[in-house]
Amino acid sequence: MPKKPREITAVDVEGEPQFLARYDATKFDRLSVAVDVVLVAAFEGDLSTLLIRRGEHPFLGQHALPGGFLKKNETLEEAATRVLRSKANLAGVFLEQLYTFGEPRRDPRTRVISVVYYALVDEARFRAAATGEREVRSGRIRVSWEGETGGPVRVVDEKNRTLPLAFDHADIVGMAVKRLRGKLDYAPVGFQLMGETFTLLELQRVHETVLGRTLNKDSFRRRMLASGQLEATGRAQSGVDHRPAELYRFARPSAV
Amino acid sequence: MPKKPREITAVDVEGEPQFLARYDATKFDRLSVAVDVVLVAAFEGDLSTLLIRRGEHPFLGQHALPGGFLKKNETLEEAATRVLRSKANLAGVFLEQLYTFGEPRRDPRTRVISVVYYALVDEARFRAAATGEREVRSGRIRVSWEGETGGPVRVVDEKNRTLPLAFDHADIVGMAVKRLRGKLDYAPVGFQLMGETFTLLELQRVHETVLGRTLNKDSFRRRMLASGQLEATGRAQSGVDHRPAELYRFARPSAV
DNA sequence: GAAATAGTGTCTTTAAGACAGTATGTG
DNA sequence: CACATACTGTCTTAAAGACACTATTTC
Repeated sequence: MPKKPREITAVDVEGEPQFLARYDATKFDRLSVAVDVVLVAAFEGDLSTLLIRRGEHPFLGQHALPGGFLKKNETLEEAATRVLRSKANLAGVFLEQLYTFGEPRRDPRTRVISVVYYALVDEARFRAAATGEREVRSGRIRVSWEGETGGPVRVVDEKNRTLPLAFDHADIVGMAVKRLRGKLDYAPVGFQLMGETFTLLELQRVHETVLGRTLNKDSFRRRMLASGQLEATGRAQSGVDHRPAELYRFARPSAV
Repeated sequence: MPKKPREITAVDVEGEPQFLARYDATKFDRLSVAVDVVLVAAFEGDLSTLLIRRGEHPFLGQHALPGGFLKKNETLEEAATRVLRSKANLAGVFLEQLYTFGEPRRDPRTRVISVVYYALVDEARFRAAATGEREVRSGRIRVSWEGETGGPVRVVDEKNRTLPLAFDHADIVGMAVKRLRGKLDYAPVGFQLMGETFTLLELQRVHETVLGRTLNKDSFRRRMLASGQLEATGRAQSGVDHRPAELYRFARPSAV
């Protein structure tokens, strides 16, 4: 359905500064924009994520991802950083945009668009974050699908009881797992889940936890060493009752 | 910074329906949310995208991606579909969310969050879409980086003149190219860029256009045939001055 | 039959998996 | 010295690249 050519109006001969001064931002629908964060760690064979027990309606008493409403003058990433700092007391962690969720009825209060980020931390930082406030807790992610199929996931507490998730947050965590699995193959994302130094077997266990399947030790070893992303520290494990393994660290390619 | 346990207030004993009835949506900042679409096709060795010449401030006369503001009761994907239909007269095309852009100053009018989708079509549908309205035109994408590095791209017209892009749309198109390159390896996304039937060499040329590099013919052929995503039609090309190639179609795995 | 691309067969190269065997810590 | 895991070397298998050769159409 082709439109007629626009007619020349007063607006066309007006300059851009004049136009902007006249602009009325209320002429289109305005909505609430939230930024939520899926904070993920991998340890003890499980992926874990940080949840906040809701003290308010809606979904009172259920668990939700840490999040907050976007403020007028902050970027999306700044909002995600602010959420991590205020809800999990974390700073300087790997953070990347995941997806934007916008079903009209996903929040029963009002229309809320949620831009979701995911963040990756090692076990120590995750545990420190999860033991802060009373409402904050750690949930273990149970994935019922394989590979990069995708779909919602279940989250359980330390006694394996299902934690009901508020809003569409089960879908969101599921998408974070899917993304993480997909990235692991070609991006050095696994290192974000490790502490400062680690052995090759520890790195392999984390990869296996993320992927939800076992990996071949020989080829994992070869692949990692050939990738050039690992740097031997020259130091070795201690306190293990077998031959100690060499400790490696992530070789940063100069930039962060 | 641990918080004190919440005190029991009137809100806690109130039921969820009562809470929702009392809820005041204006207590957080509300913003404009736009949905933009990067419509991509691959032909004549170039990736092309659909642009709209802006007839209004800001960026009057420059070119922008087709887009529109999200309406109160439509999903993000519905908005993208609406944009494609109204600006490009297209329906039923492959559509997927790309990324959400939210720099505070990306739109000089007011704070606008843009949820961007990308859509893939074959040459015929693209050309039909690009010759509709006068303001609509096709731009050829010039990528100056390799692989999945990413970054903004340049877009030129049919006479190879640079088309200046409005807002942060050069970054957005760049991200669409990056995503497309990444997906090509493991998702049957290349078929979206083909017509109903096609030869293996035509498919290879499209892959090469997307990736920006040449591919090995033998191994491309083997890989495609082994993937199980191709279905021989039994028919062959006609009107070519050499041995005609077999025509294939995309084998749908039952569902769309 | 010349030109041009389609399609086949096979050799080489490279990466992954399998597995045997040696190395080196702790108890 | 027993045990457990680290690490090394080599064989097999599968996929990708290279390349020679045959097939089939139009002009």
